[in-house]
Amino acid sequence: MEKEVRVRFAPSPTGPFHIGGARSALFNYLLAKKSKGKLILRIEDTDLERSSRESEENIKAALRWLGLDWDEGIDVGGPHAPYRQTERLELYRQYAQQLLAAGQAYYCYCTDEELEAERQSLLKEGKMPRYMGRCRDLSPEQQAAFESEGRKPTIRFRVPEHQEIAVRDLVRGTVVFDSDNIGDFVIMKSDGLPTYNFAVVIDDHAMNITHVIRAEEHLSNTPRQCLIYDALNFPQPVFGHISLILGKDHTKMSKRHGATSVDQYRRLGYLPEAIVNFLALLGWAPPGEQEIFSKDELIAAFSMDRVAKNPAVFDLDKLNWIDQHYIRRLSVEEFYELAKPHLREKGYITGRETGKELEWLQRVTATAQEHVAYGAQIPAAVSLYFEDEFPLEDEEAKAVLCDPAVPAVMENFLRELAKAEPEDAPSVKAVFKTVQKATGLKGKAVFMPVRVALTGKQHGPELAAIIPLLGEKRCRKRIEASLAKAGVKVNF
RNA sequence: GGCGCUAUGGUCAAGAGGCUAAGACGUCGCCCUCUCAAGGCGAAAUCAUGGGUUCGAUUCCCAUUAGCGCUACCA
Repeated sequence: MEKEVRVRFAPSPTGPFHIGGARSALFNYLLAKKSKGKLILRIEDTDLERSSRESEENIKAALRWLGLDWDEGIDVGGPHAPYRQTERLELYRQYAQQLLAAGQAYYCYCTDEELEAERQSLLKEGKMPRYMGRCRDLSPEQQAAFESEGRKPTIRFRVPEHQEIAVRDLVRGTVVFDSDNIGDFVIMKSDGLPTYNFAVVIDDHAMNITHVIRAEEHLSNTPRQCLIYDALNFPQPVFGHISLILGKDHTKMSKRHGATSVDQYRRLGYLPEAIVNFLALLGWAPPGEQEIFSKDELIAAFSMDRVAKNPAVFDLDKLNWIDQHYIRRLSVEEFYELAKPHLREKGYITGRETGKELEWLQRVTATAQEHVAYGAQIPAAVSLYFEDEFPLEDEEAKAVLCDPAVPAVMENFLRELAKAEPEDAPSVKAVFKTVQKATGLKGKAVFMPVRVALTGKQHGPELAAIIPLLGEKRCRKRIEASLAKAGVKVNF
């Protein structure tokens, strides 16, 4: 029987959930689903200083929002619980003791100052700063002496000399390291908590992880982990180190590149399907030319051997394009739900509208659906329906209203408008036809003044769409006000 | 500094010894159109450099360069 594929996503809850983390989670998710395996969510919270429950909640909320659910782990439980590293300390201690007993690890009593001094002197000699093994062969008497000074030891792993360490990597092939470049590293901190490199091995083994798919920044740490697998006689999983996501300036994505956390994109009104689609295409290429993928299509098409080795720059333009695509697929109601928080923030709505009012709001927002890339752009796209007071955009706009034909256009337009009270685009067009006939003017000479008078701007959505939504009354008021602003006198 | 990873248009990228070097985003142009978008059509734009290997290299090897990562009692 084929061994079940078991992958994990193991974030540290130390801040906002980064878009890069989301991609790691996504690739793990896709691999799990593709191979009908399991995805485990484990929380690596051994850094007490930086970890927080709030951040853990953030991660879970973001994963759920993206639709990346997990089979075992935090919240959902499973046969290998608990899934939070700070709740598994006994396990790490046992294995640390085992290594200690076997002489594969030892207590180190060096202080920060001593280590720093060693580092500096090595640096001065032009050598690589690494732990030189000062406490490697301490006698029991020496240990006792340090203990009586009140020093709290760490436990270091005894790195074997002259050993070649080969990491089997699904995306990079086999990468070889030399153990001589690795100093004896800490596996248990003086506060009794394990370090990342230690805990990750213990847990991945305990949880029967078969594939470790994670960001490339961990590749250089992997030989350390391999050493621990070997020392403990654990079989090694297959690794897959996916490249980093870079900002526009080709450095690692950070705050100054704009939004970097999943939550920021959620708040900006991006759709989770779009983020997933975009992230999948960042560092993975489908065999064909398809760009838009539903989650099921991604699962069907995904494979690790089409994961790119090179880092990818986060392209906001493309995300916007993809998001726009998904936005267009929304129903009127769904799109209105997306718009709601943004409209409320602008003070355009209370969010509690019902009946006719709600219907009108839905029609208004629907006009923006083809034109926005994400939710936060909606208010600007519909502001003209909410703001009756507006300035004339510029001198050019004003000039449009000062054309000698304008009074006649407006008189005719308002008369026909009152007569027809158009409810839809065709009837508005009929109104314009009549006005054109009556004034003997071409389309543009009629449309432009009306547009400027109605919105203050020379650009905007189709007038045939705007006018029925504004209604005859508001149209009249706006036209009168705009003409006054331009200093044009008309007697209606 | 050491070790490691990476290198095709502005960006995501296909390619896996011989191709007019796909496709997408973006950009530009044209069409549509009251305008702006959207949409349709089209265009410009790429194999980092230097050595090998080979009849032939974007593709394989080696150097250089550049970017990134690791080198923590962070993950």
